[in-house]
Amino acid sequence: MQDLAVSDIIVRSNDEEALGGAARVFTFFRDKLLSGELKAGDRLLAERELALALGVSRPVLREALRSLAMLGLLDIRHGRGAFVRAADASVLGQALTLCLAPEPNILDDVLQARIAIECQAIRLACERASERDLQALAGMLDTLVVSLDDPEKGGQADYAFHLAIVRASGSSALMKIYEAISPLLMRSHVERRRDTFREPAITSHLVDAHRAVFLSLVQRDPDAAESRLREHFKIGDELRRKNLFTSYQSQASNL
Amino acid sequence: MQDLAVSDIIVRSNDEEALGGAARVFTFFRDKLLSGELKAGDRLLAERELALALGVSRPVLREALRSLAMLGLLDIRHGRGAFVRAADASVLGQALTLCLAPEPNILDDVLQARIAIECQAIRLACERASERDLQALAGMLDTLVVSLDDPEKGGQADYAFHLAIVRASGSSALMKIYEAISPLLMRSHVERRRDTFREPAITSHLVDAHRAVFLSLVQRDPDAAESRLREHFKIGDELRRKNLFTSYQSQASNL
DNA sequence: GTCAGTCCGTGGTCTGACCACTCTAAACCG
DNA sequence: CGGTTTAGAGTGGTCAGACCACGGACTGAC
Repeated sequence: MQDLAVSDIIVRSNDEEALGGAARVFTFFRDKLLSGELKAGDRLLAERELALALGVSRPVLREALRSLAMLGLLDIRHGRGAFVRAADASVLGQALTLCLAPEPNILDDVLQARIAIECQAIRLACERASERDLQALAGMLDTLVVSLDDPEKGGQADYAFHLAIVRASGSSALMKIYEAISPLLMRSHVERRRDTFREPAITSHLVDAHRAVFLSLVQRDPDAAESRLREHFKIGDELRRKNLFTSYQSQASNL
Repeated sequence: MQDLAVSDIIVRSNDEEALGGAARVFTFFRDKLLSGELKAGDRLLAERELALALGVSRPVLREALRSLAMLGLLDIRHGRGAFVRAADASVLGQALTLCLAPEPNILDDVLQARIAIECQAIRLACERASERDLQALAGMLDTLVVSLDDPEKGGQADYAFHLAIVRASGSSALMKIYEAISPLLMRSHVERRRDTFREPAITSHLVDAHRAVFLSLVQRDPDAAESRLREHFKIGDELRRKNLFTSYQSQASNL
């Protein structure tokens, strides 16, 4: 072991003591991130310098930096350096996926979370939505109508519309959580769309329901908006079940 | 609790290519976790053996394992080994905190998320709550009443009651998200309680509101339950603001 | 002025060694 | 024989130094 600077010893003893080296460095940077002392875009010192400054070896420092990178907090680029990254909901989504992995019925469950977020979001949106938000929603409604016959585009337009509602709520917490659960929803969303886009009952409901929700939002009526949104989810669910049933039936008759 | 066989590992040579070594090992284990091939309590091979089996050096392997440990997926214990850990919502909470750190008004924002989750949860609970769930809630209601004059216990009882509602929804996704945001709420919750527990208007509202919510739940009336819950949040918020106002007023008169 | 090649700073990886902790089982003592 | 102590093996924790691979900047030639 090389010479140990006295200052290093003092700093260490005042720090958390029970934590391992890597964990100590990890929390060190995490706290800098939380306190805003490190902002997105900042560049960290070189690994060799950091290791020296923090009084740990390079492998230990790397374990900490790698952990931060895996959490999406750092962007480490070969030959360039380590950069602080803007907070990203994708990590949240991954964490949620990991947490929910062992549970059964996740899909239906996550759908419940989606309904929860959206219903609260639209209430807030009724209070807070700006003219621009409403115009954006109107545009998405149009996109949704013209892309009814394309499962891919239609699904995206549908998602964009609902996402815009959450955005119009002006609540970043709702937004982040919604983004976090979105990837889990996506998988089934497009599939369902592909199964149902030829059913007139479903496509007509789709347009009517979204339009009704939008109108309530324009009228800034939270109760109406929420109940129409709930209606939309409920009917959509029923139609999908019905469609699933008939498709199974036709499969059975083909045997 | 069983060791991971080396044969389980060898297969992966044509895997993802662009990823760095540590990232590759990381996703390797993450996928094993997601697929259920690795369950909570399983013990990993020793680092030296794993490194050999995966074809990477020990430092690289350690970067990956440390990352998994930081995510709460692994429990690495000095002198004993690395064990797979049960999914934990605390990581979700940390990730959320990190994501929301740069945002202003997080507290109010997270409260909106809380309302969202609970309102949906109580609707589901009206459908799904078991007799046991209801009895548990009844018990918590009693605890809440008898601990009105203790900010600490009262706050805990309050939280326990609301958590029990979410649990009664039977949705693990709602539950996880609720647990994730709870720590962010806790901070303000106890403080508020300390400021307001001597106000008769507030404490009486507290009991009435919780009881009303509970009764609607017993009657399995989703609309009533949700609206009473919203009422509870709304009035609680107003009372706190009012109390905050008068306390500022009295401070001013003391100057 | 543009392009190419070189050089330097950076992260990426490896090796081999040693330390610290935990458990176990053998050795020891009563 | 039974309980205690101790030595060993196996594990993670840390370290130092070296080398490779990538990216950008500088410099030289054209």
